[in-house]
Amino acid sequence: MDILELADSLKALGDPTRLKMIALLKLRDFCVCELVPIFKISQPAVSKHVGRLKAAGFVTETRKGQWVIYSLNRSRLAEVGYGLSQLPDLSAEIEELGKQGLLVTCE
Amino acid sequence: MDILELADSLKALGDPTRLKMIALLKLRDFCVCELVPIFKISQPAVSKHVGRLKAAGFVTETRKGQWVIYSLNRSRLAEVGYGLSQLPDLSAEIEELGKQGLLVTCE
DNA sequence: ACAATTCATAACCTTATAGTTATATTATAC
DNA sequence: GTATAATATAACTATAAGGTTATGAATTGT
Repeated sequence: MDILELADSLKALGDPTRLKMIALLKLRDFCVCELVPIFKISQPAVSKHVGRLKAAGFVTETRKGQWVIYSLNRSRLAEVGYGLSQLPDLSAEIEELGKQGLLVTCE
Repeated sequence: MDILELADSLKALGDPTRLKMIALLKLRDFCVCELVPIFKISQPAVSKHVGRLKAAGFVTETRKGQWVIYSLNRSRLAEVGYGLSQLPDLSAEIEELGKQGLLVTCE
């Protein structure tokens, strides 16, 4: 995973409300109307948060009648954890900058 | 690690510039004046980013003469990775909300 | 003492974010 | 078809975030 995508994923997780949603979804699936009283924010606010988690691939939604059920995508979560532990090796990029004389050395 | 602290840590990592700084610091230490030409942003902007990484515990700084050298705190990075893989179990909190009748069930 | 260098802080601007209320959309029930 | 319920979208507001330039503080060297 490249740095841009990883940063975007981490930003999606880097909000207390959304991170708690992820923790909840580890227990079981939730619909929006269940999340509203838990977080004590408006229903549109909940929708926006789960929407962002969905856009980042952390949750999937399935409609069940009038409800929309959100489920955790555990593999995506694991993938981000792995990505964080295996950040890209930037040696080549640094070396390239050095060759172009764009690298300052402070000594 | 509780959710608030973890969310804050992830937010610190959830920016392309800062995440790339972390990746660079895996290779070796860097001073601010080395980072400026790499990121092509102003020196104060670099200072703010490393300051934020330091506040979140991901880097340490040591003054070397007129330079300030930043080093990666690898254990802190590992700690956040672990925290993400072991999110708090919210079963008790959910149960408590249920007892208080604050839990909606959609069925 | 003074000039030069590195870095941090302050003040400011622009955009993104997280919340709100109001409204539209989708599905169920009568 | 109409009413009700759940969700999403739109429009708006306040605050946070990331950038800039200008300036202050710390260190080195003459």
